[in-house]
Amino acid sequence: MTWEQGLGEADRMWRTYIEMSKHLGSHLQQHLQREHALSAADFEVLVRLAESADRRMPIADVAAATQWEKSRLSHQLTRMAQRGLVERVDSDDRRYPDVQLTDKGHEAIDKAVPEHTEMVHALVIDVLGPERLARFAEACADVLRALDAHRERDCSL
Amino acid sequence: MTWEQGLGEADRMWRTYIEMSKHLGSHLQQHLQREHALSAADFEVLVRLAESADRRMPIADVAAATQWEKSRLSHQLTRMAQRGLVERVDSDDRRYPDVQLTDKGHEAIDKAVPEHTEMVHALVIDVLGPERLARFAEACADVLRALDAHRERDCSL
DNA sequence: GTGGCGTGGTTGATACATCAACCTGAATGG
DNA sequence: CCATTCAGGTTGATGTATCAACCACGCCAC
Repeated sequence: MTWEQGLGEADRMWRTYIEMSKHLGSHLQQHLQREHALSAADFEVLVRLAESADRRMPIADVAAATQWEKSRLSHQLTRMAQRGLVERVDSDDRRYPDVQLTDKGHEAIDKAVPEHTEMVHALVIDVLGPERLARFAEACADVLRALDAHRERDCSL
Repeated sequence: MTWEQGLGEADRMWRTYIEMSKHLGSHLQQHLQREHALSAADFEVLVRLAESADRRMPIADVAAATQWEKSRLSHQLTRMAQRGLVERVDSDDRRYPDVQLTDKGHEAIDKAVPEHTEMVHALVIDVLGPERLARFAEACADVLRALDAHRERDCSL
């Protein structure tokens, strides 16, 4: 058992990130759930649909936008349809139905987004200020690139 | 529908963070699952137990260390016990059993931790370098403080 | 046309997260 | 002593995530 003795500066900083990430995520999630009865998953789907032209898009497009597996999205849409937030509608190609945002869904997301945005500003953007936020985002982007490179290596094996 | 038109610099940076956070998390998680057949939840519990004196601690201590709800931990321990990673053992107070790391559990975490640590270094710590990592962690700490302040306000209402 | 493809979608099974309801047994006070 | 209390644990129900297996329809070859 040697690994946990060597918890250096860097590892403590890593743990700080993990803590922040978990707490921030669950805080935002709980707010959505309590105030708007929306899960994070609901929110993601609704945002994409609300951003689309006529509040309707092919399921595959939602999958691409959210980067979710088709199965996950299908289950999620089923639950959201049960609650009347969206509905599946046929498109010209019968294999690939579209998802349509219902009025109820539109109302929900229209109420939730401003508060969510406000909270993100209060908790992160305003806290860091423009300079530090920019450096923070750069760091995130670099990590993302490292991840992609890593993923590429794994796939090409 | 006005909110999504105002996606400024700051909001794009926020989305960068969200992306990074999601991808990094799922990458680490998938590695644990594929290579070591451990979920992130398993990993967290096992790490705490392995760090403890005789690989055994009161359930409440695990709950405190992980900051999980008692119910979540109880379910998790049940599943881990079924797989032989841990076992519940009676303590002097019959109300509050301890959790004991099994040999199998110890072996699993001892194999998983080094690789996990290595990956964190490769993907984050080495990518940013000491300077940027320090500033990154400071930013995380500041957000954490803002979160705590926010939480306090909410509770004291 | 008719019979394989292949892609995108659905379904089922299992693991995980969260909430509420409940149980248990030590401690306390009468 | 016995009854009450109550913190810590368990259980059940529901929602969510992931994997594997399956289905369905348009496409293409023949």
